Amino acid sequence: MELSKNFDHSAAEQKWYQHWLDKKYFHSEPDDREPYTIVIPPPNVTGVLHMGHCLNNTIQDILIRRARMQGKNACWVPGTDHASIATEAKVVQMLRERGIAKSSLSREDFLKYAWGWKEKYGGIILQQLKKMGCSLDWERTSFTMDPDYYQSVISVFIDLYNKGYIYRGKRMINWDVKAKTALSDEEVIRKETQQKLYHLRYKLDMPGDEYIVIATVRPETIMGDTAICVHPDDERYKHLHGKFAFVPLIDRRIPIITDDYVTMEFGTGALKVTPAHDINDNQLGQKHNLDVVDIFNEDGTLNTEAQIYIGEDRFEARKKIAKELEEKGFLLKTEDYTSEVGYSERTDAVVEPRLSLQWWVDMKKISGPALSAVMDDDVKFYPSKFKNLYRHWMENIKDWCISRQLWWGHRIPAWYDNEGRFVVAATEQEAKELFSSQHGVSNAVLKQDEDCLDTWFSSWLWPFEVFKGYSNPNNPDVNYYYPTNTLVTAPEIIFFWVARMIMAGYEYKGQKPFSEVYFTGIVRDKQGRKMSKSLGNSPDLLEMIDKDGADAVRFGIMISSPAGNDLMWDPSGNDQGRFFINKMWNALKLVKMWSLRQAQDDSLAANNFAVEWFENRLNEVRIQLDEQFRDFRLSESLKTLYSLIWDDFCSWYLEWVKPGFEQPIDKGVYEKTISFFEELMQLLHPFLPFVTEEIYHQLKEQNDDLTVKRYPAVRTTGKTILSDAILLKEVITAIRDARNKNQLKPKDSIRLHIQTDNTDTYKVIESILLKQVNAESISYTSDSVVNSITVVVQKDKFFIETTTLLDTASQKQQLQKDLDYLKGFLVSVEKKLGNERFVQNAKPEVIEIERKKKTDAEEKIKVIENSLAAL
RNA sequence: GGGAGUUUAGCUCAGCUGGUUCAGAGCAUCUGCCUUACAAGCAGAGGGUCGGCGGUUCGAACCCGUCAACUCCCACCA
Repeated sequence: MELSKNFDHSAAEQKWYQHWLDKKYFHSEPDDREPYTIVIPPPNVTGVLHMGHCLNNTIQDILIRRARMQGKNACWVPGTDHASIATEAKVVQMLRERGIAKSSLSREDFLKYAWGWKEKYGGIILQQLKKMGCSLDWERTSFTMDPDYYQSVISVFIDLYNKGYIYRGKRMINWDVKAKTALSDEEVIRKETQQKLYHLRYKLDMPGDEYIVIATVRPETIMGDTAICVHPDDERYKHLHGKFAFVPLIDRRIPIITDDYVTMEFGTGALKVTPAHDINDNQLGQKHNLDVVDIFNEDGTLNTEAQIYIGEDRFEARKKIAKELEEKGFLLKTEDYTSEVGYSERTDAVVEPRLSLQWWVDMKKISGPALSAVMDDDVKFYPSKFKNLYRHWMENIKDWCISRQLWWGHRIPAWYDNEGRFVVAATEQEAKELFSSQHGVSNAVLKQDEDCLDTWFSSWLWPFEVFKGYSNPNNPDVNYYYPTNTLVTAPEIIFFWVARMIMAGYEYKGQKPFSEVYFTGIVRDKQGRKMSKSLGNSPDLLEMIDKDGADAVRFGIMISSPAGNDLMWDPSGNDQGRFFINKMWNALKLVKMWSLRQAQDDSLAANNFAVEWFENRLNEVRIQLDEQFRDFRLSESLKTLYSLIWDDFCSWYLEWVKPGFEQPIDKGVYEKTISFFEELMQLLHPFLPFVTEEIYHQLKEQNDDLTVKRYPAVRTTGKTILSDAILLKEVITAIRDARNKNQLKPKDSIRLHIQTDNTDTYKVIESILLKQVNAESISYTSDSVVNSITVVVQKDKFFIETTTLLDTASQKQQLQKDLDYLKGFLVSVEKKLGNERFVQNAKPEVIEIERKKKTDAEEKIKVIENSLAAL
């Protein structure tokens, strides 16, 4: 069958992915092989593939495919996360577009819509991963709200509650006024924001017309003020200690208190205290026993407590109240002021600190083993710089707010009676029984908590619950696959997810969830901006795969992906990938041409050197790849393979063994070449799975597939042949360069005379050399050859004899340049060796190297000087 | 405010234990080639004060100090 001119990526992708699936190559069952397990960081069910996923999953696929080809039992578990806030927001929006308000629906009806939505769109991202070639075990696909998974989340909640690690408490939380839910600290993004600092006069409750001036960025919260606070040592305000002032516009009488929390230098040194709407003020309020006046509704509008501007949005109210304060003479001045303001990660609404009753996990109770595991490298971080970050967070860990005022998610298993008493139980029946035993009320009317759990409260169980390690403890799967091997994830979620998985792993399995964590970089565009939907700088991955092929896209992202650093993604990487694929395809065409001809004899003799060299070179690279993989230097591995295939195999090896035009090739060389090509495809397969599988099958009739072909054992490498090959390449390049500089056309034939002590080596590589520099003959000489071009490589001299006219001037120039360089070099080496302290202190082998450098340089100088004299 | 990281060729980055001719690779640039696998290619070439300064050392891109620029994370200054 005739080979197509180019590699047809679309056909190959479809054909091979289906074939791999049909053969169940990606499916794993426990057996007696060593397992290698990765659990995917579950993307949001609402998600579509973006560049971050592309990077992340390509890396995982490379690791899992390599492990599979190393003969390990590789298992990569796919799945999705229910992503409570993000998904609920999408469903609410979808309903709104259909003219349905969430508030008009019952919880059950809303969840029906949500599940319907999930069924329809939830699998999209997994399908997209298939397009990328990801070798996931699809039979193991998990979802954080699968029935068993759901039950496990609930049980974990109950268990932690019973251990006293979960409590319910009224605290200041981060409130998202758009989503109308609490947020954990990690879900708040702080951004520098331009603000105004308003200086307001509060009239003092004293005879006369005295005022105290406070500074605030939130004039709309003055109706919630219950005190003014100054520093106890502040001389300006000493006379006001224990006095009272009136809140402007509403005339509430509030005390002036003192606390060293206040910074005297900031603003006016006087602070309005609003315990309901500021975390610090709240603490002050508790300390000083202040009233709490909450003036906001849950959507961020003002409520009746505010007395004025009722029903107005907080920012509208700010504008209006500022105006009114100004008109009534309370506003002394405003200053521009920049500070960090918290925004909701999901809705981008300005987060409102709000006092509310929420569920919390007491993190100090479970963080201990997780901290030491990472510090002791039991869980190893790559790159290790993230250890510090992790330690700092873990040592200062705060309690985790886990309740969310949402319907989509795991509903909190707490049950309340009318008086607000509650029990924690999985079902209503169990709750009733518990309630009767705890509160002595039988058959109480109980109502379940309306709220759901934070998404991460389910995904922190992921590494074992995908194997049903909690719902069905000690089942064969979890015993075999857990702890998993490698987690590949973005550093952004080190606290959200990685840290908590480690905690859950120790708490519920008594073991770490994974041995290594590889943090990928953040994908940025050429201008260094993070790729994001809102910026619109993230390319459409599927479109790219369609156009360039999955292999090219994988190449593009991996070639620019140093371990642990952010990567500037550039679409030209895809081009490089395409060119590379094309190169391999052409190499395939070349060897296929050979196969069409009848092989004549089976001696390897003529090409013995090339074959033996490449065998050793391959082996050398294999060892190198092992080292690179050990440190997750994957982009380096890809570069190594790129250069091995393009330079060593295509540019050198194939040229060396290539028969003359319409000449047959030795059978032995042909077979060796095919097997080298196969091995190259095998090494490259984890990176570019489709094209390598296709070429593997095109090379010859195969009974197996590359995807599951085991790597051969690493052999020992011959050093001599490797250095001989380096010499040969150097000689070829030098002679070609000389030809170029002397304007010899490629077709102009030359006669080559070699002057060397090392004739034996040259005899071996002679035939290759002859062919590669287009020489009609090679001979050995002990004298200079007149009227020739002289080239010096290492200690050997090459005289190029030609019928064309020679430009001796440029030759002289070139030789002179080399000579100058060498002389300079020699001086530096001699200086070094002349330095007594160097000779005394340096290691003997280093001194030996320097001595050799010196004699080599001297010899070479002599050779060049002779050549110059001969010209 | 605290912490981490980065700075090497025009661009993106390697350079692992201080010592091979160590100043590298890819891309881009330049020169010459439509050579019978490949012009998406082949054969070559040029290009850098390793952010600045100081120190340690026989020897520094690498270790130490310091300054500068950029990036990220954490933290309650209204």
